Amino acid sequence: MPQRPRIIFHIDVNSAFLSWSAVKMVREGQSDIRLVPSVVSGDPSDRRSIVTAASIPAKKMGIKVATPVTMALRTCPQLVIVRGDWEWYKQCSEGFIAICRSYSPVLQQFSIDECFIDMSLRCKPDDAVNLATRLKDEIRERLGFTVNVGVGSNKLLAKMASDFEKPDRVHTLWEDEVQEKMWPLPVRDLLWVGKKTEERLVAYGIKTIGDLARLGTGSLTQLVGRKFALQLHENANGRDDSPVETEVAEAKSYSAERTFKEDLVEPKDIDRALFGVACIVAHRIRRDAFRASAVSMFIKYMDFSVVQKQHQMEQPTDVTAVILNEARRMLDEIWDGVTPLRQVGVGVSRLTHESAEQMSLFEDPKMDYYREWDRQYDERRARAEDARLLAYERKKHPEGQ
DNA sequence: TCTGGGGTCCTAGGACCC
DNA sequence: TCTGGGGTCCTAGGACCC
Repeated sequence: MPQRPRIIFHIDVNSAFLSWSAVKMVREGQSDIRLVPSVVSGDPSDRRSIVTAASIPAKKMGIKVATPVTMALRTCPQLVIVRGDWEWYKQCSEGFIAICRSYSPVLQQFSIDECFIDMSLRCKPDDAVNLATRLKDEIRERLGFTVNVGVGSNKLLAKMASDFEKPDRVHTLWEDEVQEKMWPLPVRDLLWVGKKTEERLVAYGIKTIGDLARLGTGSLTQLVGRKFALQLHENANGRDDSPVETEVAEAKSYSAERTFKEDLVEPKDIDRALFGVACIVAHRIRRDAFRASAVSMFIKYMDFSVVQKQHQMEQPTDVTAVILNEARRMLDEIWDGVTPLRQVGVGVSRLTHESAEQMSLFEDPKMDYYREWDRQYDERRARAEDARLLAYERKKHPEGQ
């Protein structure tokens, strides 16, 4: 019996945050920011804000995601800047995922604005483009924003295809189209080839994905290591047998970081930031019923170099004070106390769902106090969250009670 | 112009054990 | 006393993704 061909769609929202803000603004009677140079970003008066999403006209002027807003404004003084609206983005994301899921339940959400669906049991290769077009049009008509759909025989090809010409397009990249459509592209366009790998490959004379595909894995191993070399070689040849994962993987780590408006050197300012990020991380693991056995601490200097330290604890914890104390201790070890810092961060990993912490014979007598403090903190946050959601809903349905 | 925040995975070296 | 190889764990750092 011949094997059924795999048919995978990759659906990618065009300039997601920007499109989503545009939909909302258009509904409120404002002009469509998708048609002019515009970006979504953090506070534009903060010189460290960067572009989170850019409209196609903005991209045409050379404004890319992650460029500093100050720089984008220099490139384009009439640039329209809007602030992000996470509640709204979450709703848009859920709406588009739900429509995709109605085409196939074998769905893997890849990020807030991208997903894969396995259509192998839902259509034949000949109908794939029609179905993909219907999906794209349905999202546009019902939700007001456009997507690209990439159609291919595996996830890699579908994802590469969705990145072809934008917006509002369907592209195919079947295995027999790899040479024609993928090999001429610059090697940087291949998934997993970032800036550093590109530099290494280009220095070796590998400029296109085709060059990479034809290179033996031996030489490639010299350049990028064995495991990565094998993967790149497969991918450059259009091969990828990874399945569409429908299970949502549990988090393996949590972290929070804070970049200062100006580099800081004053220990009490830095400690305040450290306290803030430790609260956030600890709150998140409690919210998700985790305990962490490892705490990590990282700092970033003015030159962007990062130093980090990690420590395994004897017992898993979700107590803010314990995490904060570990972080403070490690900060003392890695920071000289005089070099200005750009950023501090705290992370936790080695997560378990252990319900009860084993009581240590030598448990800190203050532990009950710490836990009570956390409980009150979580309660305050939950109240603040509820109030925010309520205000949001009221704004959405002002005629409501 | 001067670069956010939140993740995952891989590698390499050292410690330690058999 | 010196030598080896393999396995595992831990840590630091670096690459990539959105």
